[in-house]
Amino acid sequence: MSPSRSPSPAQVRARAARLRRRPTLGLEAIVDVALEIVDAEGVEAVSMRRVAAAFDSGPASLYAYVANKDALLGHVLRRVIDEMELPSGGTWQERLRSWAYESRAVMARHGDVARLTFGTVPVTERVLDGIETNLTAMIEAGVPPQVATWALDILSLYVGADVFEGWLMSQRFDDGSGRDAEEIGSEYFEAVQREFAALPPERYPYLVRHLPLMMNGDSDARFAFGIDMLIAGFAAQIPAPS
Amino acid sequence: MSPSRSPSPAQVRARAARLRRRPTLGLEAIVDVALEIVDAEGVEAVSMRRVAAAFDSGPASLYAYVANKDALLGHVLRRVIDEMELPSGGTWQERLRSWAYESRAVMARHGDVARLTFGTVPVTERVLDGIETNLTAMIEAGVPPQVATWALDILSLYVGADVFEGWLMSQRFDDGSGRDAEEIGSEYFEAVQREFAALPPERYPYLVRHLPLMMNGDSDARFAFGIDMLIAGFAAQIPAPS
DNA sequence: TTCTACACGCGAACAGTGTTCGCGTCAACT
DNA sequence: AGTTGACGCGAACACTGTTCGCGTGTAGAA
Repeated sequence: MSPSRSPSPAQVRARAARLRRRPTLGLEAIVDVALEIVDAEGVEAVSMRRVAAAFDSGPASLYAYVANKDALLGHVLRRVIDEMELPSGGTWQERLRSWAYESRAVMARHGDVARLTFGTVPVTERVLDGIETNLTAMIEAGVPPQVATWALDILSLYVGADVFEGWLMSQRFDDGSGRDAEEIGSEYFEAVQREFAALPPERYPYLVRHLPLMMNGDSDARFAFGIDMLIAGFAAQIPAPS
Repeated sequence: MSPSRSPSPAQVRARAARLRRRPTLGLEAIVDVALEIVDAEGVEAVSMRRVAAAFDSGPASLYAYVANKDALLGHVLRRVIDEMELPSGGTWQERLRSWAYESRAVMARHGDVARLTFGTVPVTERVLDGIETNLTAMIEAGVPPQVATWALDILSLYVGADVFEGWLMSQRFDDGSGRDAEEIGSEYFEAVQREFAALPPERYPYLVRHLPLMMNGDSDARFAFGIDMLIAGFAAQIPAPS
């Protein structure tokens, strides 16, 4: 065979070099790269080309390990979920609460992975264990099973939505320039505040009066409050002991 | 001016015909088309080319009326929001509840518009009125203002997340073939049920025992339950009269 | 009636996207 | 030494959002 016509000698050399450098393309390595991109720029920034580029390769290479982009993102979500530590001990309320906090903290570390939790959550062992612990704690404390299962559903939904919304907010305060996100944030809040303050107070008395409360940016407190509301609601469903 | 070189006579005729047919491209007409696509296939199916095609035109034409795709989708969301009817009268609980139900019903009519409510909600008059009515009812009933504002935030988040998730679920049951969505749905549930039933009961006793409850597909009941939990939680925040 | 402005419409192009096909190459086994 | 098979991936297809700048049709001025 002649010294290669289509692939130039330079290409051949580059190929050999790359094969030595990278630890041979594989599912875990691919997910690593995708997760790095999600952490830094979010789910929408992940593209097959970009992930493949980390291996000095083209997008086609990935399809040997991953069915399609959705499947890749599914693996990313699985990876993140398996970072969560499960609660144990304590009352069912404490267990539910720390489970919610832990989920939120872990997801918040990884950009907008939370967006992927809508619709389907991969059923890993960790997920099953999480469900089982919480179900156990609740049912043994007298929470009706139907309430307990709904409770887990609703809490997950709320946690995911909160983290996702938080990420979207934070994005809005970064896109501007190189300035501090905090600074841009408060500037934005002031602008909105002015706009709302210009509303006719006779038509929107409560809204105008309690404006500062609405602009209160403490998202941690709001999240905690929401969780407490739900847990209180669940607790009220325990039938009185006869 | 020779008889047109680049544009062929056919093109010229087509152009004239189209100008007569469509009521001259405009923001409202564009939003109409986009909303139709969202209703039928979802937000992701909206593309500038496809919207423009409804006017027998190219994507560039839209940018005279809309800054970009996000802005277009923002207008779509505004349109949907302004379909909602506001509650009045009744206790604050009733008002909150019917507001949540109405929001859910309206958004559920329009594919996955709910997805657009994350991050930013357009501040229309209707939105302001909705906030004001609910704030009024709650605060006058003794709910602390901070609780009242958070309550509205959290309820909106929950409603949006629920509708969005519901749409994603429904999508999963349509994509298969031409069969009834209901049928595919129950088939899917049975498959999942079998998978879960195969779990070791000694490790997942509660999960396995209460499986039917988890698979319970009645999403309306679950939504109602969630709303009730939150409202009950809010109510518990009313300080005892001294 | 003729000419001139000007707003509006949009064709073409750019740089990206997910996914598939099928060719090449290399490693290990016979 | 020869063959086989797995793996990698270049190139192409059909799409995407967005911008530039060139017509064109209409309305007003002369």
